[in-house]
Amino acid sequence: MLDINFIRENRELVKQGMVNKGEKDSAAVDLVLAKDEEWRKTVTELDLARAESNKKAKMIGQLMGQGKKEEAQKLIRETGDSKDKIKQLEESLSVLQNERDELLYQIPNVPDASVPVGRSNEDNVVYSTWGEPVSEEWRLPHWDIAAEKKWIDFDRGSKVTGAGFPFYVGPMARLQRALINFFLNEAVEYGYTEIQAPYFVNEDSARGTGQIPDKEDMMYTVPRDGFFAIPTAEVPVTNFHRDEILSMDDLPIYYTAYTPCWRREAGSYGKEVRGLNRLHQFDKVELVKFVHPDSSDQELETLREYAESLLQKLNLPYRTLLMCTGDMGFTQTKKYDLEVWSPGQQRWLEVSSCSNFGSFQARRMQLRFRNEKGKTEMVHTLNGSGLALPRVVASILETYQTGAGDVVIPDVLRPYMGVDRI
RNA sequence: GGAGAGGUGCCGGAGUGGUCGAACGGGCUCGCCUGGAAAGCGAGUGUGUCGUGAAAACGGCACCGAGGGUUCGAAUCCCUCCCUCUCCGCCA
Repeated sequence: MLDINFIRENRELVKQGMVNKGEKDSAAVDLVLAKDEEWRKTVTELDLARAESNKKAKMIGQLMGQGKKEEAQKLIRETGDSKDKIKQLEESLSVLQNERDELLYQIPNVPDASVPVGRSNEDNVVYSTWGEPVSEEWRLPHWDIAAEKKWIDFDRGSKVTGAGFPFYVGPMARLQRALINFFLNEAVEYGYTEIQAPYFVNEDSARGTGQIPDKEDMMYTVPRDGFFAIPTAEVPVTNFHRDEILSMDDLPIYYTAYTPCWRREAGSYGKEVRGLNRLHQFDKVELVKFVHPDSSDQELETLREYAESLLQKLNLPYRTLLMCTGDMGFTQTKKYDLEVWSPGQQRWLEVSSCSNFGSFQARRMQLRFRNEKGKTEMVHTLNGSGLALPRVVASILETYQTGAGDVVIPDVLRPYMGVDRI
């Protein structure tokens, strides 16, 4: 969430950002400020009432100590009114606070000035492209290759769990493992600290990174225990430092984590979900950064460059999109998507999303650091995929297939696969 | 899952209804001392929020695992939940 003081001082900027992000209207901004005004008034009133009641209680204590029971009794009798008043004020304050926070949660992060204004994915800017997308007629989509070789078993996945939960068999299981190891090793070599995270999180964590209340429906739940299956490692890893005050020397902190990810993906259909294009369970290596506010812009660029370097090493053509305001999401200030070329489908597939959240997540999480002046300040958080597996697998199968039906293993994966073709 | 013991500041550890934001010790910071250091001595050392202020700062309120409750008054009493430790059970 945004800082209410920031909203107060930048009312128009926040409103404009909201409109640019495609919200129906920006009324929440005015409403939240009005509500906050009321809230602060009530806080002052309540604090005054409490101060008075504290004073009386202290006095009673003193009188009791001195054995002046009668005088104490007299004072006690006087406290009834202020007690009621305090109770009333507390109740209205808690109502006001809830209303204010609910509004505050509806206000998205303000897009960075460098983000193109636009409505939908059609307004995203192609930031760069790498490699030559191949497009020969004979190339099969990955689901045909996988079916032919019995590498991916969607039907048995449906039987055992449901649609979107495939089995990977033989060389394909090995390829998954190879990619995970490759991605983790690269990240660690770059300077990320490898971390193994829980696959379920509690409600506070889901709120901390913004899945709640915005994107609750995307997650699988474990109601009996109040857990959420993680939709991305971003959730547990970013919450790792929730409610902490870091030292400035700690920053920047880089983490990488491999986890499965679970997403309900309600409402998906057709070619969008064919094969490995969109699954309910998939594997991903995630990158998370905690940085000083002054450097988050630069950190986003190096994050993107790092993610791009993985596709370059795999020798997979890709393009990088700078997402426009309307397509970038609620919590981000700026976001790049990396899309790998799928020659069997003749389309681009998103394999990484690199985002800067500014202090938006940190504020929800109360994640701070002690700055140059010794004061606490919100850190900036960023994350990106490095990378998500299924579409990379799809692109590898389609890009590296030979006319003879085999698939050549990319050079960098051979040490992990033990063979040079499958 | 069952039985028991606990959760207090950066750490250890007091505090079982009143003047406790919290003794004492350690750590850390600053100062004195020193050629320099150690030891010693002195001072300081939480977070959030509201208000005043340009700021430094000052004042109020809240916070002793979380949330409720009792009371004029709660770290201290009661209830619920979470977590940690010990033993038993179960288990990869």
